[in-house]
Amino acid sequence: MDERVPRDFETLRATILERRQSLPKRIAQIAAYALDNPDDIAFGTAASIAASAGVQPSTLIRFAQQLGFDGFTSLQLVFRERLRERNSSYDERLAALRAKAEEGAGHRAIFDGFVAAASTSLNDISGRLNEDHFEDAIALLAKAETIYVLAKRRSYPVASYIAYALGKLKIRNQLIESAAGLNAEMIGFASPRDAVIAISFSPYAPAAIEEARVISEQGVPIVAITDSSFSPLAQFAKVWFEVAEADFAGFRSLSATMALAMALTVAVGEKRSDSSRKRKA
Amino acid sequence: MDERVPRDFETLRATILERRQSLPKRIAQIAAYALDNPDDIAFGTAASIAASAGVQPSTLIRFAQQLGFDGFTSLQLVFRERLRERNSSYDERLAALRAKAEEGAGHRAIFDGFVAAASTSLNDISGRLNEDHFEDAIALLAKAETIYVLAKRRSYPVASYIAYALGKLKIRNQLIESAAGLNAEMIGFASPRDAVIAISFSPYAPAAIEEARVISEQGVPIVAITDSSFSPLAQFAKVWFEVAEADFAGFRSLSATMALAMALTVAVGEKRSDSSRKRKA
DNA sequence: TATGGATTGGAATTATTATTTCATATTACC
DNA sequence: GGTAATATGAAATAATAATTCCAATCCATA
Repeated sequence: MDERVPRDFETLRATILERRQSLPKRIAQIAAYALDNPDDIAFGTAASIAASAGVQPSTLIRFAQQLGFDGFTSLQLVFRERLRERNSSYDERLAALRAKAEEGAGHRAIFDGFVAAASTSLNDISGRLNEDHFEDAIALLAKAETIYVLAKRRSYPVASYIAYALGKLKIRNQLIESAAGLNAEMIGFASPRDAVIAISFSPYAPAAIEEARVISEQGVPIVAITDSSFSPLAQFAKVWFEVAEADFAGFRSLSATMALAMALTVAVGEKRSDSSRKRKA
Repeated sequence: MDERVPRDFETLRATILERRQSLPKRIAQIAAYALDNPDDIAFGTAASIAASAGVQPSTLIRFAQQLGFDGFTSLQLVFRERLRERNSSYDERLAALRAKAEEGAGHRAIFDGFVAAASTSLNDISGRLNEDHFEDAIALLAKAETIYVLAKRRSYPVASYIAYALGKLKIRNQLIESAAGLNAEMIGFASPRDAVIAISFSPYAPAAIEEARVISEQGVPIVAITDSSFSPLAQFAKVWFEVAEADFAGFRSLSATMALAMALTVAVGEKRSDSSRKRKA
């Protein structure tokens, strides 16, 4: 008997999808129902599930048996396990995954780790965002003529996404990145009527800090996204946000920073279109 | 009888904590267990839970009755409902937030929306990742001499983070981005001993697709991250991943793509150091 | 320290639920 | 179109689990 019983939901899902074609009508019907309503399978009784799926309880059991389980009960365990997994707190999972990855537990653990790190970061920031700072930052950026976006190295992807989004929203912006070393000149054009979004995390890229210093001395207001109040960026900034990103395998997640950056960008876009509408009226 | 039965987990929890003092010893024991191990209550049988908590099944029922339920079964429903809520909530919340933001419900809603979109995407991908494809992609990339990273526009931030991480891991890589229009030359150097990570989502940037086509015709294997099997990228790729990112306010999250990209990168780094260690031994 | 009330343990009972069985229907193949 | 194999429905049965009940124990109070 080659019949290997799926022990986790993903394997089960894959097995079902694979055999989909070769299943008899009623069995296929319940297979579809199972993938669409996994929660119902986890909690329902054989009778209730069968009724919801429009089949007989016995069909449900045959379905389980075809998959190699010895009955509905063992099939149900897989669906229950799935719910447990999902709900176990992300922090715990992250710790476990880090340990797993340390001892070389395969590549899947690495993937799970990055997902968990991202989720943890998002969880964290959603409770932490200071709404007043957020409004201040939006106000400040909304009235800028040009928004300069400043970030190096690890933070650079965020800056490039901000620049992309600002462009889409038709907000004049300038990404300070030039590989050709023209940053000094670029910065020179910035005036107090402009504004800067600066992003930097420990270890702070010296170039980013230096450029932030210069630009703030020109009187250009800075909105900073950084990781602590001790950050050198914080002292140059008019408004700053503290974002704690979880890391995995030495690389920090960017998900919380990205979410904040996008929210800022879109909110600024919205505020601008609001006020231009008012001006016309 | 003022006895109002708690219908949701939070009320239940509050009720238990409130009465904690006045509960008899064994009942208090199971009350503590219930709050510490809510999942066990949701999934277990009266007998198994009682055993884990070190009491008799009858005590468990008395506990339920003291809280106003008519038996263990009705108490258990509350614990089960809690698990369901948790899982379904992100999609629903996202829909609600979208509606809120539509009707102009302030900037906080925009932020929440982006966080929810990111969380949804992560949730989704963590269940969907095809492990075989993942391993194939890692194997393919690990043996490449140079890894080319190809992405335009919205996907570009991901590419730049990959390039950053590959650099940190001392893996030779080349970001195909050149604003100076030297892409054709850059691509020309790629050989079948190299590999490409290509990222593109609908609407696919024509330049990205075209470059992927050219480079695959040179026999360079491509690992693609895209959004559906109909993606033009998929046809050029040796291995491809489907990532469904939720969007908010017209901007899609990058969190799932980022997590996958980072996992790929780190896994490749790990595989390389493994095999070089073997070679030395 | 005796007494009544509350609490608890453990087994008996009842209810619920999964599984099996068998008759019937459907399908695929000759 | 007939026949065997397969699939399905429905009810009977077996298993499992919740609940109840009663005796034993504990605890507070007089």
